[in-house]
Amino acid sequence: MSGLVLVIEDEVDLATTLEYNLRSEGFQVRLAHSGRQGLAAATSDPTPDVIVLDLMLPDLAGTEICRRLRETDRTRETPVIMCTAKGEEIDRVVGFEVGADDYVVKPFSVRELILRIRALMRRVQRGEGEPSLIRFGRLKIDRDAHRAWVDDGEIGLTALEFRLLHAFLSRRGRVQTRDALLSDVWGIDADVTTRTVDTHVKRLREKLGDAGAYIETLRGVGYRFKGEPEEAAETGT
Amino acid sequence: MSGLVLVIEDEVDLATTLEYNLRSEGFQVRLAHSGRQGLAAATSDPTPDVIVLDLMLPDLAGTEICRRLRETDRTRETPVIMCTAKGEEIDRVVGFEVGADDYVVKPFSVRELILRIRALMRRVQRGEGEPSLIRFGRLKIDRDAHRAWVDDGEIGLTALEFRLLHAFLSRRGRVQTRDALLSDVWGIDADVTTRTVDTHVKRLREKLGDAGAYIETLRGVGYRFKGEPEEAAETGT
DNA sequence: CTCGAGCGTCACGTTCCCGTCACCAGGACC
DNA sequence: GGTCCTGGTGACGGGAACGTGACGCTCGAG
Repeated sequence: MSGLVLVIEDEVDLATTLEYNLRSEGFQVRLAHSGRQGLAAATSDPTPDVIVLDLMLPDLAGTEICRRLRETDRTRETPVIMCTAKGEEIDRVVGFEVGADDYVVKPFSVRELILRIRALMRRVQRGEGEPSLIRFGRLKIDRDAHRAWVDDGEIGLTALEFRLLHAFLSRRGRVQTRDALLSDVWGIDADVTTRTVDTHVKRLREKLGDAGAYIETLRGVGYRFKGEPEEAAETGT
Repeated sequence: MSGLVLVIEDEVDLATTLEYNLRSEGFQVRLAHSGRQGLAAATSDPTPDVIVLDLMLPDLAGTEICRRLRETDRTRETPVIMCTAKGEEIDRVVGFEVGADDYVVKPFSVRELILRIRALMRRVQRGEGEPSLIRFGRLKIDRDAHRAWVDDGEIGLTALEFRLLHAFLSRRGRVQTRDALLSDVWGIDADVTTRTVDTHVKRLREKLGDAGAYIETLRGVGYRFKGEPEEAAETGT
């Protein structure tokens, strides 16, 4: 759920502050201190999910950067939030003349910026993207609706169990260490024992019933969700 | 989908911005910088399809303009979107008393405004006199009149409650986090705690009576309006 | 000026989810 | 077969999340 935010801002202090705050909100952050740097950073892997762009930069105007981002295939759809000083041609910035999706006026509150970043990310996630339905053998989950079924019977999962199942499903066939699961499902700053994973895997298996066999235990390594649905039936018998 | 949008807005910069952005979205645009101008522009040929109206104008209040538009045959059915400053008597603006069809809170994002304009145009194109009713099980709401019924009995909803219900209905079956609801219903810079959502969900449920059960709570995730009216009686899809 | 509607916030109670612990089962390796 | 060690399992306490009632504030109506 956490996304990558590119901050293009030449005032180092402000950039650092933003970096810190965004990270503590669970975002990944990439910094650029000039326009050219920013353009490069916008097109390097992985493509940022949102770009925060200062209007006043030493080398290139923010408006110019924004136009170029819109002319590049990779960044055409990437939401841009423009930071402007007060009373600065705000009106022309937002919208399609330049192509920024939103703006904040300096001095802005970090909280507000984060709200707007979140809103933009939600919109992108909603609009495009993979179908929210994931099917796998007898399993089916719907991310938008936050529901899960086994053999067309719905099972009630808690928020954590749902995230865990989703983590398994999206990495099926590959081993996941407990640490990896912890950082994926619980978050970076999880102050939680690795044994907690065991407990929740158990609970998940219980609720999945027979389909719980999709989750394999690899002693000394971690867990793995089966790569192919048939494997469960064949090995089971 | 093209259409003619009349923008009544005294801040020239903002008006120009809107004009530019609307044009680049394929709309035709007519500008008016005062209330009287606006009234004249609303009744000249061709009649606008949508009117964007600032609440604060130098000569006439936006509410007054809206009333007069509603008293004039030519513009009685024309959808009006009101632009209000934050915390400004939103309540009376929408609904019978003034008769605006929708509103945005300044500073609004142009994208949001365009989305709302499109929504209104779709509604008009669907058929002139036909009320835009959304039915769902025992529920029925009329977006034009901002009225709602349960089992053919009307329930009095406030502007906020109606927006909340509408947000639920238009995204039925999908989870909505409190943050998402806040930015959709309250506006993006609402300085409001997420618990406020809880309170209004409670009030909405109360007024809906039995039908309040359509709104499900997903602990740790958010709220979800039922996807199918009869889901209570189980039976998988 | 008074009143009430509408809305945001707070405090309290309850539910139930989650993290941890202790105990046990069953491989792995010798 | 014995021992160590990893992981399964059941139980339990704490606390987060939510529902709910009450209160105060603002603003317009009368």
